[in-house]
Parts: sequence; C-alpha cells; structure tokens
Amino acid sequence: MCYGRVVTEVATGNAAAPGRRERKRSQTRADLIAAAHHLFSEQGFDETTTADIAERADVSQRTLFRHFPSKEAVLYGDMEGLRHELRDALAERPSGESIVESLRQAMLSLANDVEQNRGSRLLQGRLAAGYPSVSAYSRAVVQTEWERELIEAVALRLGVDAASDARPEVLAGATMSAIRFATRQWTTGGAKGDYLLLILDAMGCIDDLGMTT
Amino acid sequence: MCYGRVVTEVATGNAAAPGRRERKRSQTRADLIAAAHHLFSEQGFDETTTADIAERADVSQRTLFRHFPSKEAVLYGDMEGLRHELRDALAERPSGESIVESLRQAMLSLANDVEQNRGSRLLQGRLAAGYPSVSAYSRAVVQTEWERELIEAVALRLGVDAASDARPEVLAGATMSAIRFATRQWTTGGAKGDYLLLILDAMGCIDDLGMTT
DNA sequence: TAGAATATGTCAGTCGCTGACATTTGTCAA
DNA sequence: TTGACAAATGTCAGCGACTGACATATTCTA
Repeated sequence: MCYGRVVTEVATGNAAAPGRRERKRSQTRADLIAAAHHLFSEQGFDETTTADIAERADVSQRTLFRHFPSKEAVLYGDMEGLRHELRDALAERPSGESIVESLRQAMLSLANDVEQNRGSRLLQGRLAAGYPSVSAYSRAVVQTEWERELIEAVALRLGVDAASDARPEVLAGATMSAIRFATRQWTTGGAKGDYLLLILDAMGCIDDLGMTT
Repeated sequence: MCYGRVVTEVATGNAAAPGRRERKRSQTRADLIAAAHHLFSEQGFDETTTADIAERADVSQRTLFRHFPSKEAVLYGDMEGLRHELRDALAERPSGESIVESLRQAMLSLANDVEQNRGSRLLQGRLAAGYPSVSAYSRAVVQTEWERELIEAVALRLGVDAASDARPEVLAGATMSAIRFATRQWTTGGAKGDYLLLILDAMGCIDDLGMTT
C-alpha cells in the first residue's frame, strides 16, 4: 500500500512570476508541512492523524492528499529540491576527478541542506528512529531516490550501463550506507556535530573496502 | 503505517515434537502463504485483498493478521529461515578468511534458497518490480534484516562496534547492493541464469571500489 | 478428565487513502 | 470589465488494511 505519487505540476516553463494561484498552492503546501511537523514533534507520528494535520493547516483532508500521496510524504515534504541539488552537484564535478572524490564533494549539498534545516532534519531522523513506518518510507522512497541519482551519475562517469554493470549500484550502495551511518550518528548525537565531517569520515573506508581484513 | 510485528512464538525449547497445535498453526500459516501466492500471481498484489486471501485459505481475515502483520508479510512469509541461514553461514566461516570472501561464501545460502524456491522468489521479484508497496517492503523490511545480519557479522570479525565504526555498515551496504543488482538481473532474465554466479559477479567490484576511475 | 493455554471466529471500529461531483477562485483573452 | 476556461478546494461516500474485545473451540498438561 501507500506511497503513491502526486503530480506536482512544476512551473510551466516560466520560472519568473509564480502568479497568485501557484503562490497560494505552495503556501497551503507549506502550511501542511508546518502543521504536520508541529504535530509530529508534539504527539508523535502514529499518534497524529491526517485529519489532525489538515485541521491544523485549515484545509480539508482531501486537500492534504491532493498535495501529498501519503502521511509520510508530508513529513519529508521539504526535501523536494534536495534530489536535484544532488544531481546538479554531481553533474558539475570535473570528469578528471576520481568518482569517489566526486561523490564526496556532492555530499556538500547534503551537509548544506542539513545545516539550513536542522530542526526538520532532526525531527525526521528521530521519527525514523522511533517509527517503523517512517523508517520504511525513508529507506524505500527518500533514500532510494537519492541512490538512483548516485547510480546514474556514476554510470555516466564510468561510461557504462547501470542496468548491466553492477559497479554504479554497488558504489552508490556503499555511499548510501555511509550517509545512513553518518545521519544516525548526527541524529543520536543531538545534531551537535559537523554533519559533513561525519559523512566524509564514514565514506573514508570506501577506498579500501576490499582490503578489509 | 503497516509492517507491525507479530509474535511468532517460536519453538518452546523442544525442537523435536511440534505437537498437533503447532502443526496446525504452521499449516494454516502455510495455507495462507500458498493462497496469497496463488492469488497474487493470478490477479496481482494490489488487486488481491486480504479478505480474498483469508477466504481462499479458509480462515477468517482476523486469523490472517494473527499470523502476519501485513499483506506484504504474507508474500514474504516463506523467507523466515533465510535470515538465520545467513547468520549461521557467516558464523561458520573461518576467521582467517578475508571478510569479503566470507560474505561471498555466505551468498551460497541465498543461492541455495533461490534454487529451492524458484517460483516463489520469481513471484516476489516480479511483484517487487511492479508494485511500489512490495518494493518498499522488500527494501525496508526484508533487505534491512539481511543487512543487519551482515553488519553484525562484519563488526564481529573486525572486532569493532558497528555503532561507532562505519566499515561494517558500508561493506554490508555494498554487498546488499550487489544482491539487489543480481536479483534484478535474475528476475528480469526469467530466472534462467545461475543466481550464485550473478551475485559473485556483482560482488566482484567490491574489492576495488575505491579505485573506480 | 478438569482446567489452563492457545487458536480461531465474529464484530465493530479506526485510519489512510480515493473517486465523484459541486463550488469557489485565479487566469486570460475579448 | 466581463465572461469563459482551468485549477484548487470542500464535501461525501466508500474501500481496504489493520486492531481491540469478546466469545468459542481446540489442544495441552497435570
């Protein structure tokens, strides 16, 4: 069940003037996210119903599901741009650079995002640690999307087909594991440490995975 | 939501005589799995309701949810032992062996299982490819359980704490990616090829991940 | 064989999520 | 400005996964 897609109808070419309609739309979207984050952090994820969220955002429950395909999607609703940032960051790396180094540099996007959205990211991390359904969504949807970006970027750089060559997927998998590890450390540590440092540290072992004892 | 646990109440110490009650219990469990697999392969996953499954297994819907915590869990209900097989296989490897080699050898368990349950594994693979909810469950529950086994085994062998040292998690992540890649190849190829060979092939690149271009 | 333990059925109910239809609101051209 | 079209929203009814509670039946054990 769950996790269905919602057609987000992104800007129709003209990225300059959003217009009142689009402005209102993204406002209710932001309201829903804010309402959800507030309630989740106050009462917990399972303990908050989608009706509660809609109520607090002052829209109907039906409207919530027009903006988000699932309750979990509202929680992660403020991570939209991150995927593209990741993609762009990867695309901008010089092709002369080693791939692992490119991946490392791309992690700056993540670190940047975490720094600018501390509260939200911490909430997401804590809920993922405490609620199986949130953890499942994070793994199965959010992280899988990022992984796909990594895979495609690596495949492009290696000049191979990701469907027939395992290397992109395996390298991306190792990187995602490093991200998970770092994120967990950051979350359980109360978001005090330097996220970027944690990631780079975790990624350090990729260079000599094969040599592991 | 979903994916809650069910207390499976495994054998009460005495592994010899299951007794009629336990026999009946595991029989209805098997019936449910068989019914589900049949209906899933005939009509698809989303198109089959838990009421349908219960009906076909000739039990009440409530009973289904006493045996399995979710519809997805019924689909993967015949994968119980695999996790422990994996663990045992890993525990039995000599500590002198390189860890990657141990992981490779442990993959024999998976390959064995796939060989002995072709139909079921192929169905699971196809449904995971076709239904987001199945794919999500596979990633978030099944694969995550396996990964945890790998992590613990590697941590033990390295003599490090998996909570503070990233290497076990990163190596396990790379391995899981190789498994995913191999499984996808096997599934889309119609389950014709040698699964073990596909896994070993995919794992081949782990040795020199850091050197990638 | 009595009594405890467990498995099952039944029923009512919650909650996530969706389709259908009517209403409002923003947009854009005449 | 107005009038028509498109998109956003509200309302309502309903499906389906999943759960708690209680009664009943079956199995185990002393």
